[in-house]
Amino acid sequence: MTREIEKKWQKKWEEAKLFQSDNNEKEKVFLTVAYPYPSGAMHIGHGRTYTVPDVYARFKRMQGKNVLFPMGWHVTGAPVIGIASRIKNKDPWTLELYEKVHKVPKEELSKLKDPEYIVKYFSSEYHQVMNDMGYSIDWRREFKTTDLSYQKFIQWQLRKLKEMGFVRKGNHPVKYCPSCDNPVGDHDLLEGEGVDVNELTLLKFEIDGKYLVPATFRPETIYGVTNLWLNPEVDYIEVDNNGESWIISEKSFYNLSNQIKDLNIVGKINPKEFIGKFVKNPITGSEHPIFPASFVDPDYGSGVVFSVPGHAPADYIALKDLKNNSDLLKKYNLEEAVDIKILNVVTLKKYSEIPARDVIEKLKIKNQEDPKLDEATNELYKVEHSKGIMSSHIPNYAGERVATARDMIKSSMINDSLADTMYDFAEHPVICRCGNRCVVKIMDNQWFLKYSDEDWKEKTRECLNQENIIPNEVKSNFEYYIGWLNDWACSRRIGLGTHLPWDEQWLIEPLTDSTIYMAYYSIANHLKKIDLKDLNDAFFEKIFFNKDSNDLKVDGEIVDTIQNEFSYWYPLDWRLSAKDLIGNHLSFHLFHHAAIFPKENWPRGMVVFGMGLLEGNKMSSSKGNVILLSDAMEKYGADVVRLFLMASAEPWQDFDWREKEVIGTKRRLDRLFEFAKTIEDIKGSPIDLSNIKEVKLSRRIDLWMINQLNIRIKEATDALEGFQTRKALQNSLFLLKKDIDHYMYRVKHLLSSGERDEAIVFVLSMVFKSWIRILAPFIPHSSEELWNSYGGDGFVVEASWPNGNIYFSNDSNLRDSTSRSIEKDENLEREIIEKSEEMVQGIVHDIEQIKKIVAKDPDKIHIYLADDWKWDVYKIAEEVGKPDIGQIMGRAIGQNVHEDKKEIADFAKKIGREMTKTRYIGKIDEHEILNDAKDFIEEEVNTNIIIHKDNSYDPEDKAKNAIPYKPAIYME
RNA sequence: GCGGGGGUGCCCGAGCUGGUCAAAGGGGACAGGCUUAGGACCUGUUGGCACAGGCCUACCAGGGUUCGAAUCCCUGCUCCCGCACCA
Repeated sequence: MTREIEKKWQKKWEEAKLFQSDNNEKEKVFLTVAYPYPSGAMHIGHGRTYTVPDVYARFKRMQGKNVLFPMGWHVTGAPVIGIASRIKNKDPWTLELYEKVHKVPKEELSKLKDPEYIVKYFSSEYHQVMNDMGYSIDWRREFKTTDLSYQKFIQWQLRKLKEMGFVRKGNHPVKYCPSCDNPVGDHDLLEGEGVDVNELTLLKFEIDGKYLVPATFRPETIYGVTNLWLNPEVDYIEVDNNGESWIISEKSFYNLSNQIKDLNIVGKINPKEFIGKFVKNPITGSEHPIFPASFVDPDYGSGVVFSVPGHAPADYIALKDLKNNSDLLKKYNLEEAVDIKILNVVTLKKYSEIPARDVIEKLKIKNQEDPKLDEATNELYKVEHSKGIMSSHIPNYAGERVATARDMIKSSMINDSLADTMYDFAEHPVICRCGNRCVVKIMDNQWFLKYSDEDWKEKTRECLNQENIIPNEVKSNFEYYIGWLNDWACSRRIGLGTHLPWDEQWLIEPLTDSTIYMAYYSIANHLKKIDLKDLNDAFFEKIFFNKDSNDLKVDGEIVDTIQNEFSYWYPLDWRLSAKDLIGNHLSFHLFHHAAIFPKENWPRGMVVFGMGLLEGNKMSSSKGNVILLSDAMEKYGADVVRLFLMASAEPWQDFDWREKEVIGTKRRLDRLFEFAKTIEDIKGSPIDLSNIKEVKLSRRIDLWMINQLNIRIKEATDALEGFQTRKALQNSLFLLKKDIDHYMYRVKHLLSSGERDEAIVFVLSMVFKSWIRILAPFIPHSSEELWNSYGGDGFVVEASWPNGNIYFSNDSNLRDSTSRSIEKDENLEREIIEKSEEMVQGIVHDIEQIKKIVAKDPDKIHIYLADDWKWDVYKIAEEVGKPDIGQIMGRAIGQNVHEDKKEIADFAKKIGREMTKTRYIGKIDEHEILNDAKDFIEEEVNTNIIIHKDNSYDPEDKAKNAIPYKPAIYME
């Protein structure tokens, strides 16, 4: 197999328009895979993602289905904007990434400074690579999410949702760069990647008509405040917050001013003047002194901290340090004030009244500078949050769980204007690529999709429940996410995309514009021919809901054609996507379908993918740890890459690209070609797959081979129905190959005669003809080449999928030849054929083993078969169903199967043990079976064998050892 | 923390509607064949002990259900993944 041959077939498929699917009278299968965001080159991880649907599509086509497998490009969103600007600014890391990892040619590289060009460049590269991989895509339906007709579709979708009341307006915090004047994503950051935005509560402590506003995660500890901390070495300011006077650190203003409208600086404040003064607790009304502390970070929160030494290890140790610092105490005249009582708020099992002290002592923390202080804080925070109970002396909240009390206290304080909310990064600093510090900005007038809406959630759950989810385990994941999803900010300031139709300053966010695009595929080819201005809401309502309207601009006949096409393909049968998208993309997909479409058009199934590893390590483009799909194909060819990706793991498992195993895969593929030559050698003339000469089969081993073929076909078919590509290949390639090897081994003594054995030629030809077809979805190019070379009819792509009933349901051949001993039941026939071969193999194996043990070559080998009464006992044992020897014996004696009770007892013991290891299928003609294979057995053990019908010659009394399916052996 | 999924032989990995499981398949290792040699390919071995087709120990650890458990139940230990404005 060469790339040229692969290209040859790709071209022929295209010319024959094999993958262009239109509605017709056939049963349809519509499957989509997440359309790619083309911001880089396609690597082997992507290869797996897109090969799975292709394999399934090809499989279903061979089963006679009309399959639609389309592809589009999800180019909306912000990442390419960042990439483009980095290329423009000649950011060395980005340039190297695109040159070395994505292998963009030099002359193209500089053009990538245009985000539109990036998506254009990579989507056409994707297109090319997908063709090279042999994907059976209907390219007439290709589109980009920035296409104007797609934008019309998305605007219709959003208007529809708004009409249904699923859209609202609100505020939302985002990572933001004040210098770029834009929200920033993780990929836009120099520092602080993955840092969370936390919500903090600002608590207002009054002093002289102004407020100190410490920020906290734990508003419930307001009951345990003993003092406030200010950093005397830091600049503080007074700001006016809509009439209220707040004192905050100067540095925190940078962040806070992005969150509070009209926050104005009034003037500077000297923190030293506040040390030693008292503030008023907004809840308890107590007076708390203000103490100096160097640990207070002016960048974090508001630069003011309140102190809860009972429950915050940092506060506890800071207070202790202060008490020991007589210079400082003297300087601020705090000797008296520092003598405060530590308060308890939360009760915890296994902890004292002052849990902060317990933790400090447990970890042996000496002072504020101790690095273990963070660990102490985290530990106590977690324990109190999950296990803590508000102590009995806390008014209103006594006995309440901390987690609950926290929310209650917070909202009640905010209600009473005693508190406010702010956001800050969990870690500092967060630096934009432009070099400036980022802040958390509250975007107002943001638009939300109300995923919190209970009715909507309920409908979505209903949608989920009627779907096939593969693998089934992730269904509970979906249930969780549907419950957990909150309102989603669906509009953006930056990126490529569609404008919100009713508020043009916003772009529709890319997770929102990719929820029902499968519906778009079904009509995409038609829309290309329609005038944009005619794509109004009336049009989409007609197409998707068959709703007539006077506003329809498109010609009625054309509309009907499109409408028919949509109703033919919808609902979507399968949606494939990666498992990290369950929480957003895939859940949104459910939400939107549930909201917009009637039940009969809800999606039918989802398949969720695992990740890709490269030699055991996580694949990552940005770290350069990838192999490009084009390179892999160059080296091994598309079929080998496909075969490896499909064989090494099931789609939902993580797969590992290991060079050594890829090479092994290549060898296996080569053997398929060698197999054809083997058949021709035996046949002595070329194979003609459309003209296989039928032969009546009488040897059991020939039937066995056909039976195995049937088994493998059935297993592979079942596996493919459930997207188990690995299991399918395990059967259709590896295990079938093993069976063929076994068969060849079994018949080799028949071939040595030099005379052509027509039965063998027939069996092998049948195997070959099926084999090519069941592998065709995986290795379409090789299969096509073989099919074509050996006289197959038409394209193998269009050949029928083998049904796994060869010679068993339609043909009388088998029954004629074996009717002497075999009942009519078809399954039984199969079982007997399998059992026969097992017996033959068992005999050979046992003889070999005994020979080894005895260490001498016998002249003759006698084989004795189980007496009829033993079969009777076996049958009784089977009826008893468990190795209850007493019962088996009792019944056997009761039925008087044999006169010698001692022998029955011995045998019952034996069969009790044996029956758990053997499959009982009733009495079979052992003599005939062994006779059929006599020449093989003799050749194998290199000794003459005598199969006895009666036991008249039995000098060493071995015949008694015979068990059904397991004859006794005597070596003479 | 919340939620989900795992722990199988040297490694990866099937099995997990209980018995045909010393446990598929691949990789590796070892031995043999082929070959001028290497590679490739083919065959065999790859838990221990037996030496008339057998026995013992084994599927994270401990306990339970059962005539019988890698498979079912409980407990513990441990690993991985997702948690939002990002595709």
